[in-house]
Amino acid sequence: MSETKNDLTGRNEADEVSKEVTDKYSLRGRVFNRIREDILSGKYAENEELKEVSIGNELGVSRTPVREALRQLELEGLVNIIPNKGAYVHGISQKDIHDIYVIRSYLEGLAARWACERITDEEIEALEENVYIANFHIGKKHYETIVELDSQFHETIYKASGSKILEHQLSTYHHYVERIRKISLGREERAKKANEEHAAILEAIKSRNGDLAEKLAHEHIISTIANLNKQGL
Amino acid sequence: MSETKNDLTGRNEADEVSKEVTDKYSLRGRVFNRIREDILSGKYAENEELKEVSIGNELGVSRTPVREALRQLELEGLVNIIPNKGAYVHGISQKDIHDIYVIRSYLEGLAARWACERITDEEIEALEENVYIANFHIGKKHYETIVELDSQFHETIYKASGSKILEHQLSTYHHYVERIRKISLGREERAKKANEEHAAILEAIKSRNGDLAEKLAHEHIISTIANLNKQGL
DNA sequence: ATGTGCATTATTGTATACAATGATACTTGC
DNA sequence: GCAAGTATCATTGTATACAATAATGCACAT
Repeated sequence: MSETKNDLTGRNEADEVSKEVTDKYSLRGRVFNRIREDILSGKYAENEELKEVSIGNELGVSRTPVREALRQLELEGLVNIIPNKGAYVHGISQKDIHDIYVIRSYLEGLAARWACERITDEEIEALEENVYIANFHIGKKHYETIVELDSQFHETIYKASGSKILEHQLSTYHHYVERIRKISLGREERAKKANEEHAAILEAIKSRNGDLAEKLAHEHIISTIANLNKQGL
Repeated sequence: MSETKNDLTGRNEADEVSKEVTDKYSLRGRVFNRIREDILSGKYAENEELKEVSIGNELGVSRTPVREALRQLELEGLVNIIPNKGAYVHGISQKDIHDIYVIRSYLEGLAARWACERITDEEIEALEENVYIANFHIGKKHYETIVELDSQFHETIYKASGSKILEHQLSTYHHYVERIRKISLGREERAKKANEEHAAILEAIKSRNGDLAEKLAHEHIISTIANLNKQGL
């Protein structure tokens, strides 16, 4: 059956974004990323059974890396494993995405607050550069780059928060909604507004105003939610 | 070398609390819980290397379940895996615990807010019973039970929030700080105050006052942090 | 004495083999 | 015909075998 396979022996599309925990250059890591993307992108149907051998064949690897990947995905909540029975897709629903945004609105606020106390000069410069360059690409409608810069802006703040725990959690959520973010930032109007909000957050952080930074970062996500609703998501 | 082993063939101590994602009755699940407890309880030193065969021998299982468990722990952030090199303990520091409490203070607030909208009558009853019974056991100084009831109270609210995502996250954090919670609730004064706060949160939820419920739940955790500081943690 | 190169060992990465469990379908008795 | 029991198959769970990589230590040259 498994003919039109995409072999994972080389280093292919799974390489893109993902500044992830899981390494990309082991079979397991690549299988993990691959299945995750496939679940997040909706390639698998909800509750679809993920059989170890099938996926293994499809990806040209044995059961072992697939098993390990599935076990990890279980922990991420993207896969539901029933012992001795099988692994089932447990994708994220519209409601889940909405929940994630609301949760993020709080945690991004906290990250910005903490960043006020612990951010380094280099990180501030990185953020300034980010906002400046993003402004350029928004004018040019380079949407791929805009999304990437948006990611970097947020990730930098996560790091600047000085909390491994918070950084890890926000990164995970950020990646969960990546598909949505691409759509959201695909509108010039939203991209522009988002960047202005970034600039405001940055100013608050630079002036070490924790209350304001938290409020602005929180509202930045709320504003994103509003935009998504407007786009019917 | 591995003589004083504790075999995982039977169902032993790993059974206790953990309403976890990972199932408890597969070798992998038990190995996972076991290593996790050992890391959280500080049995392993920070950065200690976790060798698959050693752990396997110690627990009387082969490398396979150990590997899978380690991969999952990596995702939970308790283990740091360097490809082709090894798995290293990445326990949670005092600061991590503090961070978790602050993060929880926000998310518990959100959970309480959402619970106002979605809680069922059965869940309300469960909470009422919980507060009532806890009051009894606090009088009797049954600290084991008190901790268990505290867990149940919070878990019930997580469920009542109606958000799988939030529930999952809060459960994980809740478990992370279990050791600390045991210490905290070990003081009658704190146990009593905590239960009063639970009662207040419950009342707010019953009256469907989202703002108040969020505020109280938030302050409940802040109050816990204050107590921990008082205990020098 | 010290540093480089190679052989050896230890350890992880992957694949496969075997065991156990659950699903399916067929047979048999009524 | 139909239900219960059973045999067969599919699939997961665990163990082991083999491959690849990194660590270690020793020999040898300088």
